[in-house]
Order: sequence, then structure tokens, then C-alpha cells
Amino acid sequence: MDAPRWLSAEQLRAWIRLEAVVELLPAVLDSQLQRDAALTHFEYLVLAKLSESPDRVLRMTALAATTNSTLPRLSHVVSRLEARGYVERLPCPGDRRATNAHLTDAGWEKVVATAPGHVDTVRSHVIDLLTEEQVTQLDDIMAALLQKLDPENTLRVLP
Amino acid sequence: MDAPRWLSAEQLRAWIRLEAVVELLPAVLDSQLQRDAALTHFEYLVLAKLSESPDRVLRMTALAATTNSTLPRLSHVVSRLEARGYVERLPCPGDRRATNAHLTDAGWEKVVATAPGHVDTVRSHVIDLLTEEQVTQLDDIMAALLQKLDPENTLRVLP
DNA sequence: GGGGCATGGTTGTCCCGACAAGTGCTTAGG
DNA sequence: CCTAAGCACTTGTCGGGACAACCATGCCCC
Repeated sequence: MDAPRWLSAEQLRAWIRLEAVVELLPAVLDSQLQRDAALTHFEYLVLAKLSESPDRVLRMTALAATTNSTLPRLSHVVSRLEARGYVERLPCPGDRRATNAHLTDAGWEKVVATAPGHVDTVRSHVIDLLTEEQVTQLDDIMAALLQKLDPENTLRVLP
Repeated sequence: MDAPRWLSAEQLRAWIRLEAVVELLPAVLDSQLQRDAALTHFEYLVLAKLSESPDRVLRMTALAATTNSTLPRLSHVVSRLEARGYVERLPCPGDRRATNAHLTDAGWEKVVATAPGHVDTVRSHVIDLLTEEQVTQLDDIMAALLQKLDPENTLRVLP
């Protein structure tokens, strides 16, 4: 094996901190949503993405893509959300292999009720801690990382 | 409920990207380590932190702190690592409630063998994708977030 | 128009992490 | 002292996610 290019002190520090954030942030999001809405962060994400879609419908594959997820994982989650009445599965008219996930009225109201608290958490734990300039920097940096993590750019970020 | 302060388009974009990275990055780290060393990212972190400590020993509480973890979680992981011969538990001389985790020689060699591949992954998926300036920005931004996520600053970052 | 292959989704199993109790030690208070 | 409160873990149970195997439909193309 060839000698590994080690990290400089500066790089190491940035990495350790990113590591810590990546570890701790999901826990905060999950616990707030769990406490206030009995939802996983991922479950909330599914509902939220559906609520933003035309007719509140999305194909499973598309939904998996926008939520950075795999199909098996999504399928399980949709089953749970279906059991709670927030989502229903409909056959896709065009393609009989496909399934459409549809946000029910109850699901819509769940999102409406849950979103403010979630946004507050995001603000207080991320956005409000940064300057306007830092938000821009963060966006650029994450975009650079995503180019590697998600080359297909499945989650089409809004303009 | 009062009107939630919504996010601007810029802020939302940055948040969605950070969300995606936080979701996808752990999977990359885990799968590389799993494939090359049959270790979880968290297991590797435990071994790595021990390897950096004097005498390769750390109290469970201290180890939990530097790995951004909880004591129950750590206890389970140490049990697994102990079963594989990488770590051993020793009674703490000063306080008979406490337990010291000690990295064995086998554990040390495991870290030495595993570190280069891990560093390569960190480089290729994070550090090398950013300019020097961006690394500094990232460090500052993550430091700001950690002040909220981890007020005690348990993980004492090196100079 | 029928093999062969890709696509879209579901189901089943295993393992890791969260959470909640429980045990033994230590310290403080009267 | 001796009891009560607090600390440092450990253990047990439960739920969610990864992965692999599986079915069904669509597409090709000869």
C-alpha cells in the first residue's frame, strides 16, 4: 500500500466537527418530531415531499429519490404511514408495475400541523446560528459534497 | 400558535442540501469500513479515539463523550469489540464504579491497518472536493452548529 | 410473439441504536 | 455511622434501516 496522504491539522479539525454534526443533528431532528408529532424525521420528510407535489401524489421511485432513500426503506415507511391514515397507495394508471403514493387529507393536516415546529427547530439549530454569508458558503460546500454523494442529483433543488 | 418564520429560498436550499449530506454521508463511511474492515463507522471511531489516548486507555464516560455517543450505546459496542479481541475492560483504580476501556495490541493493529483506507474515503468524499478556503469555512460553520448541539464541547478539538 | 433482460415494488431477516430499568459504588447530610 | 441521593455503568427489550430474495410488469428484438 502506498503512503496515505494524511490530513493537516486544519483539515482534521474541520472533519472531526463535520463528523460530530453528522452524528448529532439527526438525533435532534428526530427527537423533536418524535416528541411533537410522533413522527420520524424520515417519515416527516416523506409527508412533506408529498405535500409539495402536484395533486399530492408521487411515484414510489420518485419519492425515494427526493428523500435520499432506497425503495425497500421507503416501502416500509409508506406501509406504516398508510396504517396511520396519512398516505394511501394507488395503482399508477400509465404503468401497472408502478405505485403512486398519495397524501390523504389527514396526512395533509398532519404536515400543516407539524411543519412550523420543525422549521423552528431547523432555524434554531442551524440557520439562525449562521450569518447570511455562511448560509451561502454552506450551500456551496454541501453542493460540492453532493456532487460526489449523489451524482445523479436526484433531489432537484429548487432554483 | 404564532406565524412561523419561514425560510427564504436561499436558506431552504442550503438546508435541503445539508439534510441530504447528513443522510448520505454516514452510509458512505459505514459501507467503506464495513467492506474493508468489517467495522461500523462508530466502532472505528471508538478504536481510533482509544489509539490516540495515553496508554490507549479511556474511561467509558470520557470515551462516550469524545465519540458523541451515549453510555448504553458505547457499552454495547465495547462488548462487541471486546468479543473480537480489539478492546478489553479494566477496572479503574481510582473509582471502583468506573471502567477503563483499553485498546489491545490486536486493536492497535486493526486501527493501523484500517486508518489509511478510511482517510482516503474522507479525502475523496469531503476534503479533496473543497478549496482550502472552504475547509476553513466548513470548520467555522460546524463549530457554530456544535455550540448548540454540544454546548459542553465534550469533544475537545485539537488546536 | 416469445425468450431474455431490465424496471418497479414488496416482503423477510438480521443487526444496530434508543430507551428504560436495574446494580453496585460513592458522596453528602444529619 | 448510616441513610439518601447521585454517579458509572450494564442489561433487556423494542423499533427502524440495510440487505437480499422475490414477484410482477414492461421492453426489446430476433
